[in-house]
Amino acid sequence: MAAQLEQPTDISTDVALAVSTVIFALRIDPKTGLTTLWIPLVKRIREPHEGQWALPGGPLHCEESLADSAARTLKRSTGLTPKYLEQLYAFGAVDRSPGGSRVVSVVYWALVQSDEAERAVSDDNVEWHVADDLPTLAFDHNTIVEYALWRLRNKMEYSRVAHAFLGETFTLAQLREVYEAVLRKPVDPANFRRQMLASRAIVDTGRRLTGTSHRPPRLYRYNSDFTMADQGPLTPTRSH
Amino acid sequence: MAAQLEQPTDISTDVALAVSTVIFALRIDPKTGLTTLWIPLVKRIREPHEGQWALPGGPLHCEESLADSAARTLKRSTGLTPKYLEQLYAFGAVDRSPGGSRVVSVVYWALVQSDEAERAVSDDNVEWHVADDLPTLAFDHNTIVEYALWRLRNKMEYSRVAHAFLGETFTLAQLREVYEAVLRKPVDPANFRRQMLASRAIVDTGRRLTGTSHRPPRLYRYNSDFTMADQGPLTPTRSH
DNA sequence: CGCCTTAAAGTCATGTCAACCCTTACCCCG
DNA sequence: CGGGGTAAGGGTTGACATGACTTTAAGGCG
Repeated sequence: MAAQLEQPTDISTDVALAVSTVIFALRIDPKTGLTTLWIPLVKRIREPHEGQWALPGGPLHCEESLADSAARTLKRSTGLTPKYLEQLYAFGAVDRSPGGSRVVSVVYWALVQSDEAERAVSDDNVEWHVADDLPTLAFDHNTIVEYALWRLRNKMEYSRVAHAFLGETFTLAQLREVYEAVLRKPVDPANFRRQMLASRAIVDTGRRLTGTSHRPPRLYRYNSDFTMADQGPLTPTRSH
Repeated sequence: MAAQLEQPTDISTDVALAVSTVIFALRIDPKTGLTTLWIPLVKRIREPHEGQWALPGGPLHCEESLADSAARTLKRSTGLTPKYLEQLYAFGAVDRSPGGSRVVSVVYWALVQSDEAERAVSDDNVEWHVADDLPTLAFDHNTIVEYALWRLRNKMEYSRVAHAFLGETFTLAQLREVYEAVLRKPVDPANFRRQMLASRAIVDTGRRLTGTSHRPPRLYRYNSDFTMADQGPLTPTRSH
């Protein structure tokens, strides 16, 4: 027999089976000398895991897509509006939520800009934490964070994820700082410049950042007609 | 307020919201001169999309994990037992299933060996199709296939996915054939050998494949203490 | 035994990339 | 107004990866 694929008739929710979206939001703080990754956590105000910290999350509504749900939930619980949102993974172990209820969580991964982060959290139940040094979280959220960080660090080089952390325009030094925070190691400025320009991911605006106590760096912006897709492992850079 | 994260109380399935798993299974056929990728499709026997071809799939049961559900569903609808199973993506657009029902599908991506494939399909409603040339499928399954193939081809080089297609031991020529089928282009045997051996992903068994009409090739097997994780962009190959 | 086929190993040119040099530009401060 | 500090931004080198090609090994078969 063929599959009874996606037919609501025979899946009449015999037991509670819920779908929720969970958001792993990232922010970079350029203030502290060592740039580090920060993520917002929410304190649970009811069972299960009352009082423990958890990633922002909430139930999926019927009239919204997964991505919409993630954006809405993040906004509601932390006030943040992500600039970048991407699906990470669906977690669906049977026992990941205690108490016999079954929850499948689709985890999204969001990036927010530093300035945005300032005006967001105003609640005692929301707090920023350093991504690499978290307390024990509710549910399987520690596992989720671990996986998210691993993916982030592996994906860095062939995506423009880093750009989402910054504003419309930025200097190469700022962009490089983001890379260094994510990769947790210094990056050579000269080589970094070459790579970024060669990849055509960014474009010179012609303007410069003034007001510094040194030579004013150029301001760049994202290349609008540049998608991650043509950034495969084989970049045919036949530029001449 | 903090998120009402994953609490079954306030998500009491107001409207039908179901979770299903969908499997994109792949097989390589070494018979035909040009090795090609084949995937099993299932003909739908009821609405919606009755009579159309679709990827194998079915509702998630409450007492099974997502991966278990995918494996079980594939087995039930096609008879196949995958050697490799990995989550691909969760599809959750509001209108992806017609008729007002809301279905979130977690798509898994499975690889099966050629010999296994033989004894599987025995049903008129199950058929193997060439992955790059499919009919119009039910739901958004064409989109799913497109995405799956894109991911497969991009992931090839830094994962051992290809190995799953083959048996316990294999020759380099066999392994290369798999790569060529996936990448759709010829691969230089000599360079391929060098890469594979340098990556330490495979190990020489010491034995050779006899019975050929030419020089007997060495038999290799997977390197058990080799995970994709240490294959990151920074491979510290300080071997001396 | 010679011929065919394919495996397996070696050679060489080219490209890529990190590490490190350097010069240049600009602001600040005296 | 001129010197010093700082970072931009470009150049060079050497290690290493990669691609194209050549050479040798090993077996089957007529």
